[in-house]
Amino acid sequence: MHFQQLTYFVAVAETRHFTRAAEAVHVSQPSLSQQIRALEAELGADLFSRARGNITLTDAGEALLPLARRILADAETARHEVQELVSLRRGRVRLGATPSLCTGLLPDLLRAFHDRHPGVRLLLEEGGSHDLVRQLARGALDLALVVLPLPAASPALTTVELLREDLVVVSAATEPPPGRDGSIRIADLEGAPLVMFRHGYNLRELTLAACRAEGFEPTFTVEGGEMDAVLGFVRAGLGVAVVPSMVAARAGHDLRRTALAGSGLRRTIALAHRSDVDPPRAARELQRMLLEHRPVPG
Amino acid sequence: MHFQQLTYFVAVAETRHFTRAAEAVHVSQPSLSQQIRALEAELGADLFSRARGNITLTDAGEALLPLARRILADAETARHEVQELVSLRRGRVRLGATPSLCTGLLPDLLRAFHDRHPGVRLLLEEGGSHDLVRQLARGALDLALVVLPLPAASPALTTVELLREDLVVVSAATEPPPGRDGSIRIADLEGAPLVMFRHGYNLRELTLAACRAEGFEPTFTVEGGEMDAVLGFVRAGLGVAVVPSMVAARAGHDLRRTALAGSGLRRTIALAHRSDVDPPRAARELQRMLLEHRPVPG
DNA sequence: TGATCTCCATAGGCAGCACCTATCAGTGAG
DNA sequence: CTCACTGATAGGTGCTGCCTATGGAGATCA
Repeated sequence: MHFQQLTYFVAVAETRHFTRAAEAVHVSQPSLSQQIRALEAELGADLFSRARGNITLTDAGEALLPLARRILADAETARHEVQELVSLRRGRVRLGATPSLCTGLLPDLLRAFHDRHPGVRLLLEEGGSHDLVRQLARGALDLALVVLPLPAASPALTTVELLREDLVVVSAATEPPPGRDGSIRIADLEGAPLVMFRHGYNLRELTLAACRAEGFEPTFTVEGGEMDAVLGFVRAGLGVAVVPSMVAARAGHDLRRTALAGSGLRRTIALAHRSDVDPPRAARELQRMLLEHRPVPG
Repeated sequence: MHFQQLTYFVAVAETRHFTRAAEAVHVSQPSLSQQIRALEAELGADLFSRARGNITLTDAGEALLPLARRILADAETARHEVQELVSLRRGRVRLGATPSLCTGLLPDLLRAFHDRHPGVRLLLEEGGSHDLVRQLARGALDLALVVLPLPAASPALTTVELLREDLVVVSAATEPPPGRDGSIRIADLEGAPLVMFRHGYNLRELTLAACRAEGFEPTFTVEGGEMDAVLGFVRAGLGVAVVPSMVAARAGHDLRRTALAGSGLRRTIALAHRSDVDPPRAARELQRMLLEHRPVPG
């Protein structure tokens, strides 16, 4: 049984005429006759009674017709469905990102993506880099925005470096500015009241490591919050915090932003996906847009 | 898109393995790979991500899989349905017959047919020969048992003579026997009280024509009934009636049967169907059984 | 690290078949 | 009777699906 044969069969059933059916399906009449014969032979029953000028379906033909129509419709649907995925009129991207990236980088990007491909669903998984890497490996995510270096031994993940972001110190605008001359050194943080993120934040590890490299343990007034909470505590004058510059830029005028002097402190943000399978079409498109619109790199 | 390709696709989706899928569908692995490639090319999207030892469906593959399964299932159903019709495990016979044949010939035949092909529905249309011929021509009947000669100019009907049946006179067992020496002539019916069928019965025309050929008009005590009613009136002693011998034989012991002397009166029963289309398989089978089990012809 | 295995892709050859054009055969109308 | 119409048949051709043989890229293990 071939799709062609079913197409021809339906055409004859609808026109009740071999020659006109052949024209309708753009094939010569002998070819169509032959294929109908072949289908009849395979099924072991005549499908049409070929009365001169009065072609009618036999009972076997009557039984076949609705199924043939449905099969052809399903095939058409299949083509259409796949086409919609390919053309990004439909689809899904499962994107993971660390909390700081969710507030900093993503909103504009996802907005732009959604405007361009409104039919594609965006599923965002907010989590620590460790979790995200595991989810990627399990196939639960298509793409993740992570902070390098990756925590775990990455199981066959490909990472594309996206941008290097300076970390800055934020403090309440109502408090005297920390440091000197509008800039601050890591060493100046010794003894300073710090508002620190919860365990699991990559920023926490990064800041701690920097302080320890300078030979001191930082002092925390409050610790344990998420990004928004930390900024709130800083606004309230509880202390200063080390945050990505992109986050600081969005934090509003009641927060002062002080650059870290010298080599400063940076973090590298990368896009990760499994190496062994290509991400779906929609995820590749998101990746492409991310790389294209990437904020000033370096 | 070919059924083969969908079969291969489903096999790979189920085994997650090209080589094993190829074994499952009894084809060489390169052929299977090639067909999957062809399908992917036609649809314009990869269906599998071919990670070493970890074949998975892409989103396009996921979209296609349920449709592919349904298409294959429908194709299987189509084969099965047609096969059931062919093997007479299912089907339909639309059979027409005159009322006298419905009571005389059909019950045993239909019983035998149903016993042999219990899945075939029997649709019986009881009517006059004229109606039956029209229904046949319209395609509303597959087969009809009619009395020859056919009334209307038969529009391309094929008739197969089935049997010639004597007509006999039935009378109430409680009444004195008509005629002489256990037989009766048509002429003896002159002035005799006759119970006559309604208009449209072929038997009515036959009997009337026979009487007129003898030069008299028969006398009716009651007229207008169907077969059962006529026999009932005869039983009640209202008169005698001319009926087919087959009907008379089944009428019970309270009815006397008297043969018509001389050339007698006969009618020819035939099986009719359209000449331009073959009847459905089930109808042909019924026709075959009818000819095979036909009661003593002639 | 190199040998081996596994597994999918590629290459080349063959055969089947779907398609074509040309023609035949049966039917109905003028 | 002749012609037009319609479906079936015949013969030839090119596409393609199948095969076997082989390549090449991970895994696995000594």
